[in-house]
Amino acid sequence: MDSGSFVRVTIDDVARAAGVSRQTVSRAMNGKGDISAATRRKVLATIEELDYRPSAFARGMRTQRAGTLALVLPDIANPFFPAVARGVFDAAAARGLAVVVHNTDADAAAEAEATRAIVDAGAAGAIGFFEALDDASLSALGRRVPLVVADRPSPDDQVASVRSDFPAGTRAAVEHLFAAGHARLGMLDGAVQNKPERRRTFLEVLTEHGHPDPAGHVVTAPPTVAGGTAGVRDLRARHPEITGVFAFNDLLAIGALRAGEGVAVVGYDDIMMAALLDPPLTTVHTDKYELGRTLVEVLGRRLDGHPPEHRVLAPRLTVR
Amino acid sequence: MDSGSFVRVTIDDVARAAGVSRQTVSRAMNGKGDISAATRRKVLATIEELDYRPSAFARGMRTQRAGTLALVLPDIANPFFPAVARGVFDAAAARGLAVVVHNTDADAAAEAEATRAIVDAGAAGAIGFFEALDDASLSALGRRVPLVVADRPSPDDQVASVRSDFPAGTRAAVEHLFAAGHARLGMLDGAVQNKPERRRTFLEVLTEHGHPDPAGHVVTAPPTVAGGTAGVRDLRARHPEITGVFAFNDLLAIGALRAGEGVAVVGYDDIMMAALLDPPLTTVHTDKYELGRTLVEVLGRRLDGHPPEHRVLAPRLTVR
DNA sequence: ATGAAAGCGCTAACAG
DNA sequence: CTGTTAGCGCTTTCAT
Repeated sequence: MDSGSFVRVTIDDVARAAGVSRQTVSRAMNGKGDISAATRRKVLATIEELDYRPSAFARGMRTQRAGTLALVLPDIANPFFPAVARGVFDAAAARGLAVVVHNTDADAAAEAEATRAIVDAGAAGAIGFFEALDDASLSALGRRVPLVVADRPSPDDQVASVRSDFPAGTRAAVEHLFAAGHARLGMLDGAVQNKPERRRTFLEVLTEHGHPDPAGHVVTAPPTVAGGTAGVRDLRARHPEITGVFAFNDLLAIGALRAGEGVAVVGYDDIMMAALLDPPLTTVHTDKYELGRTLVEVLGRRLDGHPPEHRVLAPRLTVR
Repeated sequence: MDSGSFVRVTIDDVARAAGVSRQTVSRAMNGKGDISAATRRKVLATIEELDYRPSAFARGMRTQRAGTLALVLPDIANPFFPAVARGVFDAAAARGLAVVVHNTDADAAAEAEATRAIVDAGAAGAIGFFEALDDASLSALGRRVPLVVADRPSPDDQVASVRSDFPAGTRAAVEHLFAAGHARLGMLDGAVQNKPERRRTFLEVLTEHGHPDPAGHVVTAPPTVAGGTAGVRDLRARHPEITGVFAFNDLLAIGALRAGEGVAVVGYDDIMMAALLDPPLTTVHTDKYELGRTLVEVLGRRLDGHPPEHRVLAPRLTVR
């Protein structure tokens, strides 16, 4: 068996073998329309027997929709995203959806190209970490495909969203530094687009504590280890009195720690590495797997005909 | 523009607008068959003008092949794979292929299901880190879809392969430990299938050095940080004289380091974390991005009609 | 060099 | 409850 060239088993073969029309076969396998239980059983048995697999192309041609979910993200090699992706994969598999990944480097042109590819492929739905694309384009995508945006406001009332509560996470981190006795703080902000919440909340909390010149205590750097090292030195050069630093993400935090400035650092994300460093990193934990899982859940409910939802996941400070 | 419900631009619309038949449009956009340069130019201009995008479904229905590449891997959250995946994504995008990721947890049933999904989807090609699937099934997949296996021997003369030279990497690591004065070594082997080379080479090198009871100095543990901690304690309980440990991968190595046994440890893979630990981890570096890129390159040559190739990438010991 | 005809495998709409 | 009819949009013959 399974030798030589392959001949496809079609819905007509099943219909013939089961002694019914192909429409009945279609109904039996898709569970649509009314069929007698006996007929359905017989058809399903025949499908099994012939090892029939419906053609995704033919089906897509009729329905204009593939059994595919698109996942748009900036960089799978950035330690934040693999955990999210895992949650997406697991939840998608549970719904029988395959996942097409589009890596964009947070580049506007790449994100736009991804939206084009998603529409062309007739994806059943899309989940996206869009960092550079404008709301209008996102909205346009949402009109063509059920869409859930991650960690970004929905561009209109048709697009669902799931986000982590950055203000809450940031507030917990900064208050923790104050509570630990650090009276003068700095922040390493990530040089990324569309992520203003952490910086904004940092400034707010500093103002509440009567900290002098909050805005002057923020430096922006690429969200990498090297960026963190350079950034913290810059910060301390300008404000030697700083003893506590809040970083936009863990990579920046790790870089800051490695700079040898002796300051206390709190990171954001809780990537795997954070717990394994010596000393380990205190950071704001976001449940990345849960984020991925929730994104698919929200998309799934949309596919099932429910209106767009907007979920907010609560981060939690992990003191190490 | 772009408001209201969407009407698809078809090949017939282009044909009509350009004043040619639809075959001519097909020929112009696919570069197949003979067309006068003037006609082609005109058709291409019309395509541009109408923003025509061929239907992937209709095309797939005729050709039984999608513009999609399947990537099968055990766990995207395992730090080894995101870097490989990035290489795959970049190289695939350069060839205009979308990537569908199948996460298997190295489970035989999941790997088999992935092969089914790949065939059903009519993927243009497949790249796989198959850990549990038998050669016969792999061979069957290779008969249906151009296939490249990663870090595993090709099951037959139709399946291409790309692998890292594990024996060379292992030898470098173990010789390094001996050269550093460690006369008694242990190994933390990963409890995974189909990856015997590292253990085998470890045993070989110990034998060459006249080390007593090589096989007795290997313990097997889950390839995780926790596995490494437990494994190294087990190793030292049985052989307190061990001062150097070779680990199947970096996660095991990190776990071994954290056990506080004070032994020298060499890891394998050089995941991002390895360089950031304090002290940093000496490990066998494999270029994961390059592996991903090469997998696509080898697949691409296969798609272009070349015979299956077998590439071996050289790892290199990174002393830290 | 171009066009006409045929059909890939499926499901929505309509009969019965 | 089940069958018939009619395409979805494209590429592959085969003519011309």
